[in-house]
Amino acid sequence: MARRKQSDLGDMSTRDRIIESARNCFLEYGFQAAPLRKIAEDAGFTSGALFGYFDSKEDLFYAITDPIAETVVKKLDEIRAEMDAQPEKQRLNSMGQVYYPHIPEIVDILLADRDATKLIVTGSKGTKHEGFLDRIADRNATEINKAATQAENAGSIEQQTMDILMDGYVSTLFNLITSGKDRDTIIKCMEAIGRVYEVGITALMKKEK
Amino acid sequence: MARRKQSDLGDMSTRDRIIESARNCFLEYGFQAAPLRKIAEDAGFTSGALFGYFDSKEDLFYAITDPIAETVVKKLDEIRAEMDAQPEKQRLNSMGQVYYPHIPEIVDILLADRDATKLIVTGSKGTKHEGFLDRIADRNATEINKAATQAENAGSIEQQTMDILMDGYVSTLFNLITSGKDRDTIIKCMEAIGRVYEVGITALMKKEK
Amino acid sequence: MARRKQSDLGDMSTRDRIIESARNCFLEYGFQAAPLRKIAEDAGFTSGALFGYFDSKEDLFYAITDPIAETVVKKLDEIRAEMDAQPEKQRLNSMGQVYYPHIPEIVDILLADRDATKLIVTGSKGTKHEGFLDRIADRNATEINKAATQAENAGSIEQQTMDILMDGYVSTLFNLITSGKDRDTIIKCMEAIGRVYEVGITALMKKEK
Amino acid sequence: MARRKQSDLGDMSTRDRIIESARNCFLEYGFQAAPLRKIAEDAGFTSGALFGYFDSKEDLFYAITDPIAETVVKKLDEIRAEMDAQPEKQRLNSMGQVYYPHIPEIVDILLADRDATKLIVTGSKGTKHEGFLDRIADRNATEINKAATQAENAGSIEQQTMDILMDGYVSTLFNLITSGKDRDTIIKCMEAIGRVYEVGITALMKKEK
DNA sequence: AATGAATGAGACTTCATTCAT
DNA sequence: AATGAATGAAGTCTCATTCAT
Repeated sequence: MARRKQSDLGDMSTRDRIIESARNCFLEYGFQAAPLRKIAEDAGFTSGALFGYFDSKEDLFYAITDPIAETVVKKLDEIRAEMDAQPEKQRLNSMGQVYYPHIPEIVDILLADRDATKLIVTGSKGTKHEGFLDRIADRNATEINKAATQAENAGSIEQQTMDILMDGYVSTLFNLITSGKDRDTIIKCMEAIGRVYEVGITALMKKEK
Repeated sequence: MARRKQSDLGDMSTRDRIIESARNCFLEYGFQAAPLRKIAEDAGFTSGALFGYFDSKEDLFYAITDPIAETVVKKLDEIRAEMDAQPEKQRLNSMGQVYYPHIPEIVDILLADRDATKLIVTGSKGTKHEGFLDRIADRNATEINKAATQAENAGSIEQQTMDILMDGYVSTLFNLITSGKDRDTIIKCMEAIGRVYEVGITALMKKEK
Repeated sequence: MARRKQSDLGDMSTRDRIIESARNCFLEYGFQAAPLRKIAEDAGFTSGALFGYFDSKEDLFYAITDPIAETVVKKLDEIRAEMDAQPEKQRLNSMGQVYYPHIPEIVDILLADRDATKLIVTGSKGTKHEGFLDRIADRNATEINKAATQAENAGSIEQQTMDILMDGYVSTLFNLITSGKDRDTIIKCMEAIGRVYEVGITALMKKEK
Repeated sequence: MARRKQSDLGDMSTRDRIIESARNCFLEYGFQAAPLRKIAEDAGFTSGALFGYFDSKEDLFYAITDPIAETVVKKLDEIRAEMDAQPEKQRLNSMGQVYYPHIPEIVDILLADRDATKLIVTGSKGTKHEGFLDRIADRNATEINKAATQAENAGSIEQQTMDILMDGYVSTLFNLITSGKDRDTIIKCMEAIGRVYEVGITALMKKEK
């Protein structure tokens, strides 16, 4: 029953048509290079019309991206809180176990607007979302490093390696979202990768001892 | 003996000074948003001067990025050729074994100009290098899929999963390069991740049987 | 019993509310820079509503300013007529005597809508009222010059000086109106200044002989 | 030998031609309503050309007006300092005597660029010079009021009247400048008016006693 | 080899005004 | 009577690019 194709703008509200057009233009050109006039014209209006609905080009961009960005940040904060609730000494080791089960939730958040996700990751230069993934990665790294200093067997696996693995994990996640694969595939892939990581990391740790 | 700092433009040729300045500006603003005038001024010239050395802004960008882009593409082609030389039936399984040993070479290629690599991955919107990583990923996926259709035991591990794992691997590689870590750390991380992947994938395959 | 404050728009007619809001906006921004939308919104309507009552922004401006402008012009014409009724030879000398007694009337006209007066003087750039004071001054100057050529003792006081004195007088008058002082103070000031002028001019004339 | 008429832009530098054109446009339309494009075109260029010489429309406006504005403010500060050097008790009465002799200097400052003066007074809405005359008047009023509170015979003439007289004096001065009369006439008028004021005020004071 | 002047297209944004409802 | 949507012209400003010197 998915009745509406991407280019079928006929029966949408003006605001929605603008957003739909903006989504496509931002995806194609990125925030900075997407001309407002093209956004307006593709939506079937003149550029002045946009300003009846959005205060600025940036505002329009955020109308698309903020819902996803804010929701995912909130979810990550919750996960971090859950990690912090773990006993300090085992926190480092248990991070993966805490993290992985939340992956489907994160996937669902990002899939709720795949284009928005792609925009945040790929087309946000010149907006407040620029460097979004880097900030997430930084926070993860900080969390991991903090846990590592409090861990019993800190260093049994190189902290940097752990760091990179987590980054790679998150990065792969976003790649998957923007790659266009469907939800089930993404979840399955993430789980498989999760297993690969767990087995691999465990093996790595034993070897280090 | 690395005598020259990044900001020491005094004794470089005009062309090199322009390239050096462009490198920094492109990194800071991205290709589209970097003003030619700023590039010129930071190099100690006026913007007109650039056009004595480069036909256009794009040309200047490619002067920085093409060497890396072309070299890495060539290397990947070689690796692919090596894979194609494997017997069809085992090709799928052996891809990892073929791939991993070349990682240090790829690292060295990318590290030869870390900024250029970063530009290709991060700041190339609006140029022919836009989507560089995606194209590499696509080619990898095609190669894997081709191998899978010819494999004896295709599906012993989900083709898609393999695909994503390879993607994640490449992606992590580029992340590492642009993260600023030094060569030894990068190599070590890649090897560790390689081991994680191998152990994990092997375990996954046994489980599937 | 002045029951209504400036911001109490509740029980006014739509037209009056628009005019009231326009008055404030024109005062704050000037005619050109005052946005019609702000005028409308401050009045509690949308901008389209204005055009049910006024043909254009300019029309709205004139709805506020024309009553004052026209009344004062008419009054000045009457005064001029009264001057012209004086015998030619003494007309120059008697101009002041004719003029001064009318000042309170002029004051009352201008004070009937102090904001409108201010708008005409200060915020009318881009309208037909631009240069209103200059035009009045020009007419005064013409009148004086005409009288001077017919006067017995023309030049007993420099014609230009007389001209400027009259101008200064009018100018001071408008300054007083727009300065916010109350009617009594304004009248008193004008009378005082009138006496200063009379005494001063008389002295000047004696000296010239 | 004044060889150049206002419209003879042929042999001027680009910057000067832009300034000359801007002067005329600002005079005709005021700062806000003067279109940069017209300024540029009247000067014989495209609008982009202006930005090689001025950072913004405002900057261009100030290039014309600041020299006059700053010089006159400085001069008035000097005069105020001279007044402050008077013994407190006679300061109020001596203000006129201190002020009048400086009038020719002020006239010369303003006549150095009559158009700029006109712009500051008449066309500066939307710039930092908006309300220039009001600020000067305020400062004068403050000075007078201060002197009045310290005077021996404060109130022998109504403070407000004195205030208005001074304002009228300054106002007349600027009117004269912008009226187009020549220097000698202006000086002569100001002196005559000065005498009128002195005689008139003295008479007023005697009468009050 | 390099400058500095200038262009011309195009960027975002504002706003008076119209009109169907 | 009033709205709300939309227009279209115009606004300031940026920038890659050209070219005479």
